[in-house]
Amino acid sequence: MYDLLIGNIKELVPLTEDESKLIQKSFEPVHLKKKQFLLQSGEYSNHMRFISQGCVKLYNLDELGAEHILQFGISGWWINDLYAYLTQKPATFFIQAITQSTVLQIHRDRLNELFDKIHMMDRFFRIKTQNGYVALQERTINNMSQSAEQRYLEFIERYRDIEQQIPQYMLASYLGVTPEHLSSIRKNIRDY
Amino acid sequence: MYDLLIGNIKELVPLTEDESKLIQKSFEPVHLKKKQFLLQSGEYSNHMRFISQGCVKLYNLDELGAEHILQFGISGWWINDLYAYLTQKPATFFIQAITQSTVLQIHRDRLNELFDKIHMMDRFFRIKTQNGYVALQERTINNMSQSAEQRYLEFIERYRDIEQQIPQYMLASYLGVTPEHLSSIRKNIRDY
DNA sequence: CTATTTCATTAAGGTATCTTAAGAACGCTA
DNA sequence: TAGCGTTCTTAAGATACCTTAATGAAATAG
Repeated sequence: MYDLLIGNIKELVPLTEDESKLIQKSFEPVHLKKKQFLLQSGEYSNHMRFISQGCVKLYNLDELGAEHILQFGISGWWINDLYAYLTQKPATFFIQAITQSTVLQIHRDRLNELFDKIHMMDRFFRIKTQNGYVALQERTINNMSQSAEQRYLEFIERYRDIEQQIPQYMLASYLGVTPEHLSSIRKNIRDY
Repeated sequence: MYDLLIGNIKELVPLTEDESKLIQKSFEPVHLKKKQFLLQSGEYSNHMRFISQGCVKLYNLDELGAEHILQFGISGWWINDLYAYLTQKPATFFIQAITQSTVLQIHRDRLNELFDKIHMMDRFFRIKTQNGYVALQERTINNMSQSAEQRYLEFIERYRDIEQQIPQYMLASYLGVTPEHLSSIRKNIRDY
């Protein structure tokens, strides 16, 4: 269970055997049933979270109560309400399991200890966040310059593994369209 | 000129006098006239860039040649085609001065040297990128859940200093609407 | 195995935003 | 100060996407 985590870190930075063990000891596993919450709006997000197994969603609710999915997370991804984590303010997002999932999480205090003890942990999260930033930038550009149909086609090509774990209306929410509209987009594609 | 840069870093992490000097020596100033390019699509982005004075825009062109502004940068902000910088692939974005500007830039090789010499530089860019990520996430959510009018109102409230340095059609591009539509939004607001 | 909930589809009418085109205001520069 | 490029506005018609509502299919619970 921890191999995926340590492997994920070692992909980007070198770690000694001792460091790996120290990191491993700092994370605790959390098991989630389908639809169970890892974080709810209003709660404090005191952990960084790595998805070991399963599929979760990060979303918020607007004034009208409509759900907007900001991110999906599957095995090997990090997920959090980063703003709430960093500022220690109440979360504005929900993190909920879409399928039964296992998450490895580390408390902020433990992680900050790691940052001080292991220079490479600062670097790992720097690089990881940079990569996340770049991906989000690309999504922003795509949202600005592409039609819903183009965004849909790009998503299913790029994230086929995610598409297969989630219902279609959640994908619609992520893409920023109504389920009805996504359905009609798919119909158009079928009809060439 | 360098005070703003060093101050910007020291806001987030501590630096010794020696470290500050080393950092300062690693950056070089670039002066830009209005409309001059700091980076063009197809070029390599080998520098991290800090805006010391003025106002610049980061944008790309879609297949139809339409311009989409991803980010503005003013005095005290960092700006880059981060994907191109990190992957060392040709840039897909342009960075262009909106007003006469001064930029302090550091070559990737120098910056990587700093990362190895100064642990706090890794931390600084980790935190900086985390903050940028959070801001971009919020923008993404806003784009998904708010009308163009709401996004406009939020922008001018939050970034009054930027709004005053840029023409309205660039703000329209940033907000993801046509200049005509932004104009009509402003008219509606005027008429209450 | 049936009942119930969840999810996907279809269609009609409505709204936000775009496209195109034209003209007006502004600010440089000759 | 005249002229020219840049920016902003207005308006009409087009389009993408939404809302609502109803139906059917699939998954899940009892």
